[in-house]
Amino acid sequence: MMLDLRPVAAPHFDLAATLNSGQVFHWHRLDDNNVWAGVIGETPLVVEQRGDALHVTAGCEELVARYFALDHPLDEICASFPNDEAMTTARAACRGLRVIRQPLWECLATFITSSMKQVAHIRTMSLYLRVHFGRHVGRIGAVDLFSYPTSDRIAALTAGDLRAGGLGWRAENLLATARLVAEGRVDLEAIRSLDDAAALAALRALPGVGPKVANCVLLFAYERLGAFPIDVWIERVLRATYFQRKRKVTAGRLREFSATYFGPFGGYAQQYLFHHARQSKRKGKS
DNA sequence: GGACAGGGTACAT
DNA sequence: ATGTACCCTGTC
Repeated sequence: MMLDLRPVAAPHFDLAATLNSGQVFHWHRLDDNNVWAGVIGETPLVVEQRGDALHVTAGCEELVARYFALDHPLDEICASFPNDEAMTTARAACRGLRVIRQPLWECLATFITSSMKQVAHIRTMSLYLRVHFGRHVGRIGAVDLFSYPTSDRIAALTAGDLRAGGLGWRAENLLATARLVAEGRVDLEAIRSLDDAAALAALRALPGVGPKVANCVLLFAYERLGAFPIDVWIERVLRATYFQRKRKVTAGRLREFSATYFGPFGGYAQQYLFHHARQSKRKGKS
């Protein structure tokens, strides 16, 4: 396929690791692990990694650099991690993994649908919503690309429309939150100006948003790089690594520990531990 | 084929 | 601070 691609310098970046690390669920892998098609906001594009450079659809250079957070000081971030064995192993295994900058509503909505779901199914639901209620923004090769439906669009649907996409009980949560946003009762942009604690509280007030989802949104959309989402994978890692012989380690204790131990870029540390744990498990299986 | 667990949340105790 | 129901799908 003929594509007009332009280079973007991308040192310390691993495109495949980043797209496979459970942050986003709508990218399409093309020929191999280095070529992907997807949508950033409303813009369809192709991204190919060739060594220390990305080659992207012409005109999308700045958009890509911003989305993949190529400006994050990755050396400094990795150097800030604690130097224990688990962290050192994860850091080496996930070299080039970056925490990306997602559009607010898209990230919030996607993680509302993610609870108690495996990645494969989150992806199915995400694509369903895009295809049925989003906007067709382009076609690359054989892949049709759609933007994520706006809060207005989802607010106008019924729970049944959403359940048809396999959302189950998440449908009511997504719908209720979409309506709060669409009616202007919640201003996602305004949350940017709040400090971490206030932003967390504002997100948690939304239906379907508990501590885990709120922290994911803080980390992946609001660029709060210290936000530390605790899911079942991370919880296992934390207990097995840092609380081996302790008997009763409460959820509160884990939160308190993870908020301080991993430092100012705890969210990055979490992402590295998470991705490494999942990679190891998957390799161990096959 | 039927269990079963899977990247939580909300609500009750 | 812990226990439980909740909808649906891929997997064995």
